[in-house]
Amino acid sequence: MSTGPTFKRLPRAVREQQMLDAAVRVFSRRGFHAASMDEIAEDAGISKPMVYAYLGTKEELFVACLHREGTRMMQAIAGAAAPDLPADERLWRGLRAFFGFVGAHRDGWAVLYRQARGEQPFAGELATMRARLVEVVAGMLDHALRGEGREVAATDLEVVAYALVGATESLADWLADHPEADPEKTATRMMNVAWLGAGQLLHGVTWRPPAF
Amino acid sequence: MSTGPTFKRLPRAVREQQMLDAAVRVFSRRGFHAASMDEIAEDAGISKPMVYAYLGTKEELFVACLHREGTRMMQAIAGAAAPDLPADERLWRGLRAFFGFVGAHRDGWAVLYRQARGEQPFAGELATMRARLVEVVAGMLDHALRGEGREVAATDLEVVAYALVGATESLADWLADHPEADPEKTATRMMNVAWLGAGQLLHGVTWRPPAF
DNA sequence: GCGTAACCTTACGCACGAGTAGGTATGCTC
DNA sequence: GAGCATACCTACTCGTGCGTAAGGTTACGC
Repeated sequence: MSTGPTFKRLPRAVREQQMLDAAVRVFSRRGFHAASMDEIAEDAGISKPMVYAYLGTKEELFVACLHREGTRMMQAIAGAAAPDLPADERLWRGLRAFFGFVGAHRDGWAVLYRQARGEQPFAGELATMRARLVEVVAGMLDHALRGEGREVAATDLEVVAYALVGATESLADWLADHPEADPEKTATRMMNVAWLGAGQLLHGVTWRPPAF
Repeated sequence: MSTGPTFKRLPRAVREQQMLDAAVRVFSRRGFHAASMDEIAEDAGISKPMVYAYLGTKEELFVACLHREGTRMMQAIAGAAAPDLPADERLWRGLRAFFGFVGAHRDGWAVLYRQARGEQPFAGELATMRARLVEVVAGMLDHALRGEGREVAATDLEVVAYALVGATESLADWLADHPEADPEKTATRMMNVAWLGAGQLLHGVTWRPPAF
């Protein structure tokens, strides 16, 4: 056979990656429940029992996708936002890396966040990742605040960080739905909202509800 | 039968509300797929065919829940944020109404947002509601900007509004997960982030990426 | 008191898709 | 080139849960 049409035997590690690629594609376009293992297998160019043999049940497969995509994303962010930079520089680089990642892996983002958020077994998994991110952002805020000689209750920091992360995720959704949009520009916009808002808080400016 | 224990025949309108109540409860604690029509029927104290007769298929039932809860929420917000108030007052009242609503209907919120976001058939429905909200927020920003004699591209406004709405939803999630948290205080925190950040933008202060 | 229309039930059909049993081919080692 | 492990397949089982057919029962008009 002259050009051996590639659908020969492959080592396990390679097939596993192909399967994960297919799974991410299918999960993101169908949703967890509507996706069938048959379709994933077909998309990966393999038969169903192989998927079970390598990646386990449907839930385990989904978690595997979640982990791979999540780890890639975290690495992209961590690699960009070195901890010894000043706060605004760090935030900016982190945001840019994040939106760059989402822009480049729109379907990965879809499977990672939109699906996992609602489904009971995965919501916890996701919450853990988000919590790590919130922790980092809160740490940055705290660091910057102490640099200004100010101090704020941990809960307040956490909630503000939570809002910032939420806004960022929301813009990521927006980005995923607008293929023509520019990740870099989106990051700049987010930076504006985050840094100016947070910056005011850092300088002790706060808004208070009107007395009555 | 001395005290006829209430589980007699009831007019359609009443039963429909009972069913919707039950559906919201079950959907929110199980998720859309894991929820079974049998369980919803049982929870409503009725048999399954009645649910089908009144509210239609499972998807239609879910959409009905979505609509009822969504409408209630929109009315709560619209009723609080009168359009003739100044922008910050309006934003504050809207936020307070929103977080108050979420605090009072934590399971309704769960069914409304967390579930619908991921599931393909409902994501569109939800996106429509969110779009309306974004439109309103963007309108407020635009109004305030023009009051300052400034003008900003529609896309920029939309994206900022999107971020604000995302941050708010995120805090609502946080609130739903923290039963001891105070809606009013959460609203204040959100107002801080939103108003101070947006306020800066209104005054023409922007952040720019470092040149290199 | 009797029809009729709405309310409500039990009991089932049926499709779909997760997961598996058991068998075949291929390459690698000695 | 015998043996063995690993890659890979076709073809099934079987539970689950949506949606329904066909039949009871209560209220209300006349």
